[in-house]
Amino acid sequence: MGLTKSENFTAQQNELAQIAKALGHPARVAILQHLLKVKSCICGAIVDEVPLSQPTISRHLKELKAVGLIKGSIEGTSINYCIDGERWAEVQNLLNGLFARYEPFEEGCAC
Amino acid sequence: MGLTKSENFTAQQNELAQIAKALGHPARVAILQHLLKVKSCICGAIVDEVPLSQPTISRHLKELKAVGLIKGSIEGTSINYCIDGERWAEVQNLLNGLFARYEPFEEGCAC
DNA sequence: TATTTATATTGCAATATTACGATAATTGGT
DNA sequence: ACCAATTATCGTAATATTGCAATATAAATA
Repeated sequence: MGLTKSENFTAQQNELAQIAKALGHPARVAILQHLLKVKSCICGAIVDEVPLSQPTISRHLKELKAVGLIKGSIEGTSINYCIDGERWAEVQNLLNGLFARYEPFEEGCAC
Repeated sequence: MGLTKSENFTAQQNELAQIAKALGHPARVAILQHLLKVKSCICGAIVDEVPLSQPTISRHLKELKAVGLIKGSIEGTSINYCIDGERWAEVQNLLNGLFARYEPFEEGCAC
């Protein structure tokens, strides 16, 4: 089927999953890491950094934009990309909210 | 093509992506949240909690096991599932390592 | 207006994912 | 050995994702 039954889950579960999905490709991780490293808006030098074709990079950028992790603004004939700091913190909190909830239990575990 | 060119990326980028991918489905998020909530090994009551068929749940559990986030041990005719605490912390650090790297830059951003 | 540069979109092919019914495998109990 | 309970696997169908070539779009410049 390939069709996720998202209507069965909460909005939070769906959002978390959607964000994780966006992070779920090494090219998109690489793009984010690059944006973090250069610490500035970059004018589309991503194609030179990530070993994929320009159309493919463009697609990945679109997906990262769709979940709000990055934003881009037109700068002449090229485009400035950068991390969306506000959304970035939001997502960090969302993920941390999941991971911080874990507590080991005293009785031990057979697993 | 549908075939990720993972050979083009670093081991860390691929691992991060793989973990994120495992988190990238609401059913798997729901399963993890349930395991966090009950704070104990559960004997496969997941099928009653998550509105999907038993075979589908089984597949999702398999994927979560594959990236090490959960583990299961046979308990009679059923199976105990729980979060793998060690791996959980590891993944938390990996994700936080990505998100903590962000610093807003002074010059501002046209985006 | 034509040209160059940079990015997005389209179209297509191949692989991956999701879901479920049917069935198998495993264990415990009778 | 047989049966019930629980989980895993198989088979199949439908949709999603990935990647690139070709093309379109948009902006600056000659």
